[in-house]
Amino acid sequence: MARDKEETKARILAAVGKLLAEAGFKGLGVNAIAREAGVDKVLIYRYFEGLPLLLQCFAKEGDYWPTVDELVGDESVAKAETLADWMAYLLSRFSDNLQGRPMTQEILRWELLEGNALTRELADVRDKFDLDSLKFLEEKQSFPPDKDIPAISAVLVAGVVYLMLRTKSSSTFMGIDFSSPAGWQRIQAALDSIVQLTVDGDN
Amino acid sequence: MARDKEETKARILAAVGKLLAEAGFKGLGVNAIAREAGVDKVLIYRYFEGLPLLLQCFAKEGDYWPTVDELVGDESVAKAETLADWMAYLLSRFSDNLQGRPMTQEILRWELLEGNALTRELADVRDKFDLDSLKFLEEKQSFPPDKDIPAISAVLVAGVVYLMLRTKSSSTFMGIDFSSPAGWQRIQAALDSIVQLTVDGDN
DNA sequence: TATCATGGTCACCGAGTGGTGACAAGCTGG
DNA sequence: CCAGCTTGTCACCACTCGGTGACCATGATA
Repeated sequence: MARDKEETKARILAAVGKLLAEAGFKGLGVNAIAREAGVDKVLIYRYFEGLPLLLQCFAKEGDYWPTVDELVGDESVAKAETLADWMAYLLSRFSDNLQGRPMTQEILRWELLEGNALTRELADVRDKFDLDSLKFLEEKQSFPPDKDIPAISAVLVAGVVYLMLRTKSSSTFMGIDFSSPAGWQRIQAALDSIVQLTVDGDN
Repeated sequence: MARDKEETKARILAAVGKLLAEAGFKGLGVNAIAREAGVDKVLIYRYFEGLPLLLQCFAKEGDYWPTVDELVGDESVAKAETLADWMAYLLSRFSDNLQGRPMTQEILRWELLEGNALTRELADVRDKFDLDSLKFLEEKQSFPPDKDIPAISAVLVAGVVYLMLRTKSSSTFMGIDFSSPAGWQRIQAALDSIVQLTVDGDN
């Protein structure tokens, strides 16, 4: 072949990404990766010392999570004032962002059913993002002491993630049809009203 | 062996259940099932015509979802009055019920990443349960026209399910520790307040 | 030109998978 | 008693998996 170690390593890493995005983490093995990369699998062992370290290397390379800043974008555009406004805004942006990251979705699926060393590492990154988001919110407006904002956020984020993962394979949930944008708009509206009524209320 | 066809079939089905509950659907193959059942795998083909039909048969046999009635239990005990009360009550019972059904959790995981024929069939049953729950609620009190109760329910149920599945492997989410009951209590409280403020409010 | 590390190819191993054909053990009816 | 059916056992197939050792090809260096 090209006799270029770095390029070969890059091709292997790229193959991991492609397979992960297209076929999911199932069947993500040495053979499949080598086949996809057009490379002999022995090179995987030579350059990465096996699959676990290859995946770890892959995990460190890509950015599978947005930063909070990236999510918020231009703050002046957000025109959010209250804490509820900011939460709704963040949730909405988070949802949109996740929708455009098939690989991240795949990783989320992965985390859900494998206590892998890789997934644990990725989960740490994700956890930091979650906490950053909460910190960002609290800086905007300190949390009301009578409400458990982290718990509320956890439920809503979890809901968004589950719906996202689920509706990829089966398009209906609780009688809502997610094959058309209308379904997601209903969810979006529900999230908005939940956040507004739950976070902004004064009881 | 015992030379009893029905008993053998029962043992095979039982093995499926045991493997599914203990090891998950990964590695749920003909060989593993036969090994677990202490039966030659050829009998699986003879009696069930292969793995897909075996799983389908398994799916039809067990009750992996509670009925709404089962979930509600003795209605007089519930002392729920408003629609919000009923929703919170159902959510709470749903959460508890799901926690005690490892096999159902496994099926939920399965649905999440395999467009299997089996999972699709199971998903139908689940969908019917969801709709039944909504119908039950609507009979208690018709939905306020200005709120999308199904969408709100979808988000909350999805959140519960995701947290349930996720915290089996990694015990922390959004800074909340789910290894102790305290974490779940926070979620429970968050659900209650969300439902009360979102559903019962009058705007 | 001869040496030698580097990058790449190929053949192979053991184990495990889904799937099948041939055959033995046991019961039932004639 | 024997024929025939059912139930169960065993050996085998082709295939894929992760993993390894031996070898070839190239290019730089002495």
